[in-house]
Amino acid sequence: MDAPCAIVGAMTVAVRLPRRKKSRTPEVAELLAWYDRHARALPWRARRGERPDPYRVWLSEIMLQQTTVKAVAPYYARFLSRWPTIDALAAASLDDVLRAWAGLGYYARARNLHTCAKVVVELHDGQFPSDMAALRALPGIGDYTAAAVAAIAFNVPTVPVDGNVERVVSRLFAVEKEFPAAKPVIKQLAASLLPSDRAGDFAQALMDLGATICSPKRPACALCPWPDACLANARGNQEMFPRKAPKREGQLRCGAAFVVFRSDARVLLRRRPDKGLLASMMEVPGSEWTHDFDQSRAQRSAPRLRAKVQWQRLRGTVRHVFTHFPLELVVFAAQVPRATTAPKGARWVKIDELRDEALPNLMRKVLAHALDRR
DNA sequence: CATCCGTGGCG
DNA sequence: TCGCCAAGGAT
Repeated sequence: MDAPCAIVGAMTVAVRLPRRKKSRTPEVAELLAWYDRHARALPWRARRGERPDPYRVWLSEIMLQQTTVKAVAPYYARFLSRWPTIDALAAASLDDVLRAWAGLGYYARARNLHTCAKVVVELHDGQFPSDMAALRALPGIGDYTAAAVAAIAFNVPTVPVDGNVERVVSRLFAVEKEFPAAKPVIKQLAASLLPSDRAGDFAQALMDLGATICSPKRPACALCPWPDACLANARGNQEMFPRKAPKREGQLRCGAAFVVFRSDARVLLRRRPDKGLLASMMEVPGSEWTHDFDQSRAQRSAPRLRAKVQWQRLRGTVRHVFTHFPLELVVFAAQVPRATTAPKGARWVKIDELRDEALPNLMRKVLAHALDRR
């Protein structure tokens, strides 16, 4: 079989055409073998041979939606410690859950999490269903999470397609179609890889591959278990995938925030509406956030207080970036006497106890800004 | 299908 | 500094 090239000797090396890596069908066994060696040890993962706890799988999946492993880890530990079972979580108050979630973002997840726990307890006797359709019907569970829980917790043969899997698959098959139009194609391609067993390991292997090797930038293809199967790798244009249309950035919005200090070391807080941005979370009083905010009229939106209030405009601003727009707030501060009562819908909170409140990070920035300049 | 919904880290 | 984007879901 060897080519007869004894005559030329060293010349052969120089003359021989560069060996072209032939793209071939990805072998799932190679990925699973890689996973057996390199699986990340994550707090919510069952140890080898142990049955995964559907509650833990679900809790971690909700937290991990659009959120990094590092950010989730401490929250997951606190939640699991405080509410070790779905019954415990279902019995908690929504406000306790929101306070425990504060800082993690996407607060609708926390409310859906709480609702979902109660539904599972009431409708499913406290046991997560393994059926995809039943999972999909639960609040906060979409296509991805339903498939992830089914596969990881129950080994149901399905492939959850998240951002990692989309990236891996789009490179593997060099999917030229742009997002989000490419999503159905990628789902189909991902499903075509599904092995006949180890659905949970396969799902997590794909995600680990995407998270640690097949990264968005500078993927470590030399360490990939599928180097030859990957079309993008063969072409050397890995970073061209997945192809995404450029998204336009949101327009700057501005507004004012009002921090009222009462002389007994408390500040005035109120709860936001239960829908929309930062829903149900706490905030300091403030103006609307608009594109044409007029700073000279900012104090019109200050909270109405019995006491005569001298507002002081604090120097500097608080900047924050939401998913779809950047925000810049000017901050006003005032001191009021101990006897001052809170306006309707607001309450006084001890400065020392602010950390226990359901305050999104934006509001923590505002409070820190005011406390620094007190 | 498009938009809304947080936050932190990283190149 | 800044844009990108991370285990998406709801509307």
